[in-house]
Amino acid sequence: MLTEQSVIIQGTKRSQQKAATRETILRSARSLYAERGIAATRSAAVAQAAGLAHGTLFLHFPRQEELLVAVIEDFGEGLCRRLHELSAGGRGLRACLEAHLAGLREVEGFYAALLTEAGHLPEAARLSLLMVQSTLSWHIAAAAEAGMEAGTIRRQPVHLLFNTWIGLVHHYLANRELFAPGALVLERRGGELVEHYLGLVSTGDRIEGG
Amino acid sequence: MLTEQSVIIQGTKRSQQKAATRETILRSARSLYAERGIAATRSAAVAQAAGLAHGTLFLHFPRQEELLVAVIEDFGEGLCRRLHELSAGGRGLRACLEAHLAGLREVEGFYAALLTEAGHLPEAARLSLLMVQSTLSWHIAAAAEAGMEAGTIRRQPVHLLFNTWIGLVHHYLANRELFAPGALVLERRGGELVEHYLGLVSTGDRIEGG
Amino acid sequence: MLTEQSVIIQGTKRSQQKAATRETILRSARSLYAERGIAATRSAAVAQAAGLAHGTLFLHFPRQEELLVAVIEDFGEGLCRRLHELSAGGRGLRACLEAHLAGLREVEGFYAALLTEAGHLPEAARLSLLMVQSTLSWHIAAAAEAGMEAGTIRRQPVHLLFNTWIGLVHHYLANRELFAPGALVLERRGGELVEHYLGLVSTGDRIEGG
Amino acid sequence: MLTEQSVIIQGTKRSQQKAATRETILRSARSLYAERGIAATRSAAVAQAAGLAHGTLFLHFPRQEELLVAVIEDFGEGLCRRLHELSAGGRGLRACLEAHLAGLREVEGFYAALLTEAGHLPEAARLSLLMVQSTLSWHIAAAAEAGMEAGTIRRQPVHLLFNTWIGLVHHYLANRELFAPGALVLERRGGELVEHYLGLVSTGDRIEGG
DNA sequence: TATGAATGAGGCTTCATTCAT
DNA sequence: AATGAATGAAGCCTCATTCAT
Repeated sequence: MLTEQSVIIQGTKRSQQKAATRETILRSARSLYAERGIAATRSAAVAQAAGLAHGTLFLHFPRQEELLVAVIEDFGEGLCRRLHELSAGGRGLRACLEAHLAGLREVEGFYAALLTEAGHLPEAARLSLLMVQSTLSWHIAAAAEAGMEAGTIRRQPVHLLFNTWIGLVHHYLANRELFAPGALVLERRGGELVEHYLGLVSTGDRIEGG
Repeated sequence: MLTEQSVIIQGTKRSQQKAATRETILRSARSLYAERGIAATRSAAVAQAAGLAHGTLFLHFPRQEELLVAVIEDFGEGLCRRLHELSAGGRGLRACLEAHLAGLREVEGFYAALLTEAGHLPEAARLSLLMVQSTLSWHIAAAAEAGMEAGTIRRQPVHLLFNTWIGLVHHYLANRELFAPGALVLERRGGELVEHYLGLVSTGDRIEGG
Repeated sequence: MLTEQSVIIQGTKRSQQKAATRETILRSARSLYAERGIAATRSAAVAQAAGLAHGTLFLHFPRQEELLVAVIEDFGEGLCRRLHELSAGGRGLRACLEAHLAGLREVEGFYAALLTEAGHLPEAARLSLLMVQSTLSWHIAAAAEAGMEAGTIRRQPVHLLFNTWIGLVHHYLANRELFAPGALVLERRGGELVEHYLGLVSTGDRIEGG
Repeated sequence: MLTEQSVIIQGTKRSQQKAATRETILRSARSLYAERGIAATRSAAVAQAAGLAHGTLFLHFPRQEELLVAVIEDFGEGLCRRLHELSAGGRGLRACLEAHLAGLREVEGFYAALLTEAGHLPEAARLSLLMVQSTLSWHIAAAAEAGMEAGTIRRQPVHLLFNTWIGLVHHYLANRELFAPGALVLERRGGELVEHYLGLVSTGDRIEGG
């Protein structure tokens, strides 16, 4: 006979189990997206990678697109939170850029896939990317404006400053096989990118510490 | 009865005809790739756009990939030649950048499609992009080094200088719906990009003319 | 610790509970069958309508067909009983027809679904329909023969008499959206059908009262 | 070398071939619909019955529904034409009824399936049935009114007269396994139905010849 | 060479049924 | 007895490629 408590516990176990399966699916999908590209990833492959029956996928994500959106949102939220955390301490532009690279480093593969395919993906995918970039943009803008006040950053339109950095990073991500064959490009080239970029946007005055 | 000569002539006619059909197919394919994306373009749509039977396509390009490669190579060669032509006159960095944008402007749609999808396309696609970038790189490097000699361009590693520019341009191309909705982004934003970039890489000295 | 008595009580409670659940399922299923058609009704929808977990259904009806058969038999028995009750009082043909329509009126939706889909349903479905029609047939035959004796009904083979009535009623049921859009067709058209049918089978002599 | 004429001939051959395949599909589908019911017929079964690859079906009928509609329209047109032809000669009600049965006899199986499932079929299916019934209705109404003028048919609303006949015939079709096991019910019972129905609607005066 | 009908492997999705809790 | 997550067979449809004409 089930006591109320046991019902609750059992209910909890069930939801936990379901949530765990959902996580497994998300992880498998993200990994396959990173590996083979988003559009080229078959739902059957995701199921197999997750160790589930094909049909089980559709219990959790009735349409393939919903899975993609869930992966992206999951990823976007995580990345934004990470960016906030990482940027929280540092006040300088350098700290921001390094936080950005640190945040991306952990999800390099998937982020690169997203970047590359966003154009042909559902609205939600693009919105999620935009959200990430807005978050980043906010931190960079603040740091850059402070730098301009302080005289360490050359005065210039902030959006161009931002797009130059984003473009540079994305270019390296999109061509990561070229810039760091068989390795993580941000690991290998990140320092170089930060230095170069700071060199470009700084005044000669080396006052800044971040 | 066919004389030897008529065979030759007919053969020639045939080759001409075949070459013409091939061109038609390439043009149609490129246009569709630009419009809908490469992966999303169906062979049947290409045939229809070219005014040919579906099967005829496979007479000229037995595998879909061969068509794609042909389009890309054709495009790459054309663009490189154009970049050479456009860069020939101007010696300064500004001239190089403007030549780059001018060259891209004519093929913006397809180039953007190539950029965004290259990661999941056959080797040839990436090679072709590389070839284009090498060509450009050669011109930019020359101009940049001259500028550094002359003291108008700040001293810095040329490959980073180059990748910064490429990254900036590609970022705008990849997000052209965002930066110039319903319009050609290089037309609308090109000038701004050149000015900003030159501002970044220049010394304060405004000696240069290009 | 369970005493023997408590086991019995609990066992009884359980059976009661089980029977109650079974009733709930039957009611929900019948309602959905009537609403959307039998073949188009999903087992999951029945469970949801009954406020039960999907799996619980299969505890009571291991195969979907068993549920269907149970619904049909339940329905058939109920309808036959009702027809008997309704016919009990009236002795004339008119009373029979009106009792028939009255009996059907209460279950119009499901009866129409059964009619339209019986051909592709298990044997039991057809048998159940037959049973209903036999019941009706018995009453009508009795009334008709009495009418023929009395000279109010034209002499003719009883089975044809009966099938003409059944065919007429079923035709209106099968096309109830056409004959009474958004309403109950027997409510709207029943009177007309009875009058017309009686007109057809009667002699001119208007002696009868029912 | 293809002359213009040969092209035309070849073109003709091709269209003939395509039309022939289409016919094969329609025939196979109609036969399976009649045999197993419309909703229960799988596209793969139709393809197999037609001796074609599964995919070929979708070349001719991109959606399953389009195949169904084509079968129904094909059938409806044929039946209406047949009704017109058959009714053309005879002027009496008897001739009309017999023409109706004759027309149906050839397509009994499919017509019965259509009747039974029309309620859950796409709009087009119901429209097609309506069209057939309208055609029939027109002929019957004309004959019935003439009969009423002539005093051979009892005066009564024509739509009820018509629906009584339709209901009777449909009832026999829907239960053809019951009324004529393993045989064509209209063949076996048609005469009886006509006589009975005429008996019901006629005045006693046996003047009429049709 | 050109045509376009035919092919069939492969993808997504549904849903009755099972099973661990 | 009840739950609901998981299963997997089966259905529909797409599209690159082949082939007879």
